[in-house]
Amino acid sequence: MTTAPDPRRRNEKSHRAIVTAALDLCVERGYGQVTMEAIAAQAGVSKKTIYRWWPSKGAVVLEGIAELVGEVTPFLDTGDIVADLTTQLTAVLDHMMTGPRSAVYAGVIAESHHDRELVGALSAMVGPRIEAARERLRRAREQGQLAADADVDLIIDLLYGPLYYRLLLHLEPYSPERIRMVIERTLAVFAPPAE
Amino acid sequence: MTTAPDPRRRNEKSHRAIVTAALDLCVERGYGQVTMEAIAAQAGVSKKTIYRWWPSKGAVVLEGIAELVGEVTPFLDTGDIVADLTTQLTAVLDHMMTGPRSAVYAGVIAESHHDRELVGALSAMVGPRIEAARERLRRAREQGQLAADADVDLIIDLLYGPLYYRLLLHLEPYSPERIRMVIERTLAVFAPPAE
DNA sequence: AGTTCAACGACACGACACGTGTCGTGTTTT
DNA sequence: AAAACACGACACGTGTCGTGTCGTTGAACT
Repeated sequence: MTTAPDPRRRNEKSHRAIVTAALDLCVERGYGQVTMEAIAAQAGVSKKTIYRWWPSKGAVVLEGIAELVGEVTPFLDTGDIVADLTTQLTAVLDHMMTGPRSAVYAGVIAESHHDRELVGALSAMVGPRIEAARERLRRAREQGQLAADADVDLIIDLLYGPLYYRLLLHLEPYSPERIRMVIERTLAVFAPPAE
Repeated sequence: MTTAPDPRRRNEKSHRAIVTAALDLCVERGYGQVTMEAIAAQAGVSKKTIYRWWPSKGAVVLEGIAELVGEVTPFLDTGDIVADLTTQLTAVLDHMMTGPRSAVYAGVIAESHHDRELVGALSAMVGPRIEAARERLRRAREQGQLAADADVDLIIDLLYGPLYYRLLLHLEPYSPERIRMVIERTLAVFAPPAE
């Protein structure tokens, strides 16, 4: 039962340095090779300081990820569900599944299967985004852009599933054209009946 | 450059004990908490013996997984593509994504993002199965059960993507009814044009 | 402006798992 | 019968873990 530290007295400079160092090291040598010692060294910080504020390595990296995720475009509502999904999924693809950062994101998801605490943190991050997608799709359904009986959760699985599947099984990520095709094809199944 | 050991002289009893112990420990405490020391202890075997035959912890567990995977029904061809896909995907779901074993499989996929060797081993396991699915779908297309321009690879992504997505992101796995719905809906997109 | 007090960096510690090496024993091949 | 080799037991050095101690520093209250 270590008493909780006082957030007001937290050194923001160290805070930033730690998160940045963690992310940089992940990109540089891969998540699995990153150690707390290395993060502390690179950030010019004592290990003790890291453990004071985060429970595990995964938690540190997750905070970095959360910032990256924050850059992802929030769900738009231009009235055109296909266009909005394309915008969103393309952004997700660009920010999380392409380039060196993809390894970082994949690494955290991976680590969550070893680290019980990370499961919660990850869910807290992913959950609201799924909810946002659900929301947006429901609205589209109400506006008649999808069939009245369209299964919103199923649509989400069909759209996001392949993205994560390819990321986590080391398959080539989708190109922007391909992601458009997935959206187009998937939504076609749930299109409203032609009159 | 350690010289390769002679497989003919391998102690099959130890071999079995090691793989079994590795799998049991994975189920019991989760992949991340399993150590080579623990496997050796539980199997009643020297660490040296494990390292003689496997390069890493992941490789040991992977052999166990490969056995479990071997139990999965190979792709049938009854002439009905929907029925065959249902059989196959349900088997995959049952064997790999449900019950305590799911954590083992997820753990190995996870670890592959930390362990370069595991990527190859995993690909060697998954690759042929993807190829089999591709093969089967191509045949269905030739037989007119799918549209002539159906994108076989895309179909595979749409079918397997959601399964892995839910497994790896800690979401509830599909029920058999739900997996049937995925198949039905996905194939509907690529149905041959009505005449 | 002065006092207080917790966060900080530096450093040391024991515990544990890693991968390797050595050695004597027992079994299998030749 | 002899040689070759896998085996279990055990020890080693290394690296990382998470924690503990201690003196210093700097922000928050009086």
